[in-house]
Amino acid sequence: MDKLQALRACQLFMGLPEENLNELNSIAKYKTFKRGELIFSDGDVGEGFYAIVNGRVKLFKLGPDGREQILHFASNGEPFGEITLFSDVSYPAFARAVTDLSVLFFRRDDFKALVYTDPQLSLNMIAIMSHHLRRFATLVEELSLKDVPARVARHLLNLALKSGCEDGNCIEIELDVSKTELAQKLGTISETISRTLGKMRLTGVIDTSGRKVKILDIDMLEEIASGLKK
Amino acid sequence: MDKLQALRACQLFMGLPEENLNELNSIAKYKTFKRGELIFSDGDVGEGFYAIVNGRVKLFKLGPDGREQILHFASNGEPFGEITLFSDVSYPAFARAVTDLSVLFFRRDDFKALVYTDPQLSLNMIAIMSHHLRRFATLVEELSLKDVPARVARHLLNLALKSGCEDGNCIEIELDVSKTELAQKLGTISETISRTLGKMRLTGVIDTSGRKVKILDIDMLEEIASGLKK
DNA sequence: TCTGTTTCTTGACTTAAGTCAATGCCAGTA
DNA sequence: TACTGGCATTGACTTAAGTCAAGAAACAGA
Repeated sequence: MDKLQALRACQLFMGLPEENLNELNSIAKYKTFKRGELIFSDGDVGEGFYAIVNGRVKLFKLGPDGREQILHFASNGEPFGEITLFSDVSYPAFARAVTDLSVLFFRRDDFKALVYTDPQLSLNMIAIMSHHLRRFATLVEELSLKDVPARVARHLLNLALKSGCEDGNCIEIELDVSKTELAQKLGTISETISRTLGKMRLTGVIDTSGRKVKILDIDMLEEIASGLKK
Repeated sequence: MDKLQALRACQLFMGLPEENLNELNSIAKYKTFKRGELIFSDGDVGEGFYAIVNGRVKLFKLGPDGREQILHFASNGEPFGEITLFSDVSYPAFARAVTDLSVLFFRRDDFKALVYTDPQLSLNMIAIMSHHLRRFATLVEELSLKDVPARVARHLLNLALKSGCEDGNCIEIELDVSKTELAQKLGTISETISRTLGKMRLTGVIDTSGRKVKILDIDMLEEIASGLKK
């Protein structure tokens, strides 16, 4: 396991001078988690933050009834828990490894010392946080102002944009997570996702088989996503 | 109007060296808006960001049906629209002056040049963004996982903590916004707020008159907020 | 390939919260 | 003082989406 190489693969450490990478290398602790393992809990006092070497982490909130709302799936190269560095010290959500996972861990004080001296590092941090803020603002908008069909439609359109594969005049996509997890991302439950996709299939907007979705009528999907049509 | 003095009152510019404050002073443009005026719209390409000298700004999302979800009320000394600096260039929400308003405006390029050279400034920016991230994570949690009574109860408890005034064994608070705006903050509508407060009054948890709320049974309120009781 | 778990789908039912509409209540101002 | 317009309250009704339950399908481990 080459920590230095892993460091280079993180957006957070992009463009840093070699000496600072070495410095980071010396303070980073390599850790692994098993699939399903809880990494930290909402409200836990954090010792530091993590950067993913390999695997996927689910960041989520837990409701009083046990329902989960997924805030983010973090994957290779992404940091998580970095918010403990600068405001408060408690983690703002739960984090669970959804695959076998290897990470680099940085103790808060070790890392902060470095941020104070490396302007590029703070700028990278700002860029990452900006990104999260934007996603959160969108998530709030969807949860509060859009109905489930609109959220599902928007998700499909996003996937199509990111990894859709044209096939004639329709677009093939593959869901990146289970239906249950999709529901937890979109603030609903799996039954409702089933029904929503079912209705879309019935009206000829999409076709589905397993995790594959074929978008047949992208204009209609766009209308559903924007809340004009249902 | 002393711009330099206004700059000193912003968290964002706390602890900056005098010369950088002067630099900021020279790039800041003083602007005013009338109560009710729209400052920017969701998706607008932004030229820069604002810091409030005096007044209050509502940052919000708009649903397809015209419903509003308030993301944040920004007030004296707070920056807003700063996200356009680092990710993308479009504003992520609408901004409207809710009082007569005076602000300092910073053009993106002018300001960014300064961020690159002043580490304290980036750290301040990170602190502010961390704060927003944390609030957003909580907002997502409430919208997705808590019912309206729980959200209202939590809001009352927060107010009590921030500006509550003990009176015997009950706590007096004053709502900081109209019921309609409160509804828009909590992701619901004013009728539902009315009914929720009404029921709390009926069960003896609170007493209300106008914008004043008296918390009579804080333990019960805490239970409602955590979703254990309804 | 079998088998047991987990995930998905579908149906019937319930419920929280939104819509619509009528009315009351102030606050500002003319 | 009366009038106006915005805000708040209340009631009757509707509806989107959650709950519960049963069965089907998919997947992973042996």
